[in-house]
Amino acid sequence: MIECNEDVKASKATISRLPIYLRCLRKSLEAGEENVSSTRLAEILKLNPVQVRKDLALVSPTSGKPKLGFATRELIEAIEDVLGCNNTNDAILVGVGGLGSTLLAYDGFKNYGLNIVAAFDVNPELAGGVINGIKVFPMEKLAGIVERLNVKMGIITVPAAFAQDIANRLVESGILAIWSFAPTHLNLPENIVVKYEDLAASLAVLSSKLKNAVNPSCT
Amino acid sequence: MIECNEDVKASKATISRLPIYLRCLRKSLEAGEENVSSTRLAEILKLNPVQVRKDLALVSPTSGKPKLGFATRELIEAIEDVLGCNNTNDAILVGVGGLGSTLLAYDGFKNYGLNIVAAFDVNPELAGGVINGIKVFPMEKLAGIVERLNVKMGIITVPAAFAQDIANRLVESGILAIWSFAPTHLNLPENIVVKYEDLAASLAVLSSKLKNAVNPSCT
DNA sequence: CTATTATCGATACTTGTGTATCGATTGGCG
DNA sequence: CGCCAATCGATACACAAGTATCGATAATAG
Repeated sequence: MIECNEDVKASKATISRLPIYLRCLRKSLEAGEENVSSTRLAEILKLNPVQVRKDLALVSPTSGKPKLGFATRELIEAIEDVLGCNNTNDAILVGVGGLGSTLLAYDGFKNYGLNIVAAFDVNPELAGGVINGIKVFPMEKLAGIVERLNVKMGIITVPAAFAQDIANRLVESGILAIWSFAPTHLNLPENIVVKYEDLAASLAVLSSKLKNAVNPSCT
Repeated sequence: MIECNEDVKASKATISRLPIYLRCLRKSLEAGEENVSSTRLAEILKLNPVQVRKDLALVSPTSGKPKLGFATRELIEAIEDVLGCNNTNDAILVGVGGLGSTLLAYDGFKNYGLNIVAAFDVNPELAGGVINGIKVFPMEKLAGIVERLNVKMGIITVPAAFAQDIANRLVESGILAIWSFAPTHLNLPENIVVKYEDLAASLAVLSSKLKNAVNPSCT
């Protein structure tokens, strides 16, 4: 069912940088740069050149050429391949509130291999609606649609209080990976993979950086 | 101007876990648990108990008691203190689109010390509006308001194409920390701290986890 | 055609983060 | 009143991630 083009074993840190490289490379290509060096990429993204080179070496099938760097086009395809291979692509979203609608309306996910195929909400008034081409269904249809479309990834954008309940229903329906935007911890079976999008955590890190920048004595 | 209650030197990883502990502790307290052990916390959050203990040891003024653990109330205050101390609190937001409005409408940030005091948008139709008690101003007012209110943190929720321009204006106005939700890299002076909220990166990590769960051979 | 130099990949090293283990402490139970 | 068990803090260890250095390579300029 699931095929994998390459046996890429990249660290979590590397993987989270790939989309960043990808964006930058696409820009470079548009600007007509047929080749790009790790040094150059690092300069733009304010990263360590060695780190960039190591990351690229992991995903690039062909090695970079001295003095020139990597072929931009080839590198883009290589990263897309890895991200595409990683992706089990289709996802459903539960909770068509402010955040949910925003995510549905955002077209950028396609560039990274995510495809939201259906949305759900408890509010029956929302059901039947269409956002950005994605239909909104009542919760009752969840299990059926997940099974029929063989979707493995669920996105949770409901208030924290309902997140656990929704997560349970997703798991029951056969979902294997959950991307949760609800600020709460979910209690789930071992085999389910979860990624929390924790804005509070991000904020804490930023605040602490700011503090250190403004008032370094406090470190 | 900026005071710091404690000389807490916690790693980035630890700091990003503090809000998670905080949420969990508040729940525990509501449930009437006056004391909580690191073992218990770890169990709930599926973390390593030693890791939790180390994190707590960094922020807690009083040491935990054997057999009992930490005083829930005290611990909550301690974490709030650290996060509060770190926070330079006030922020402005630029880009009152889907995501921007969602963030404005979200009350949860207050629990972590963030206070959005004003919003801005290029669209003059939005200017003059009020979302969740926060006024929306036209871009022209940016510099004046930032200076007058002495705001140091800016949140960018505009499309990627405009993000760099907005970031420049924020910096010119005196902003020191930028929390960017635009999927693009920003080119900024050394002294400005930036945190990217990169959904694509999160997604990549989740996808790769899912892939490994479904098809471990591919590792 | 040769010298120069930007870039690569490989190796070794450093730092950060997470984990395992230990003896010490103290509340609860027999 | 003394034992047991849970928990703590500290130390030491292990692994992940980032960084520095070096020789090799190939495009370019003279």
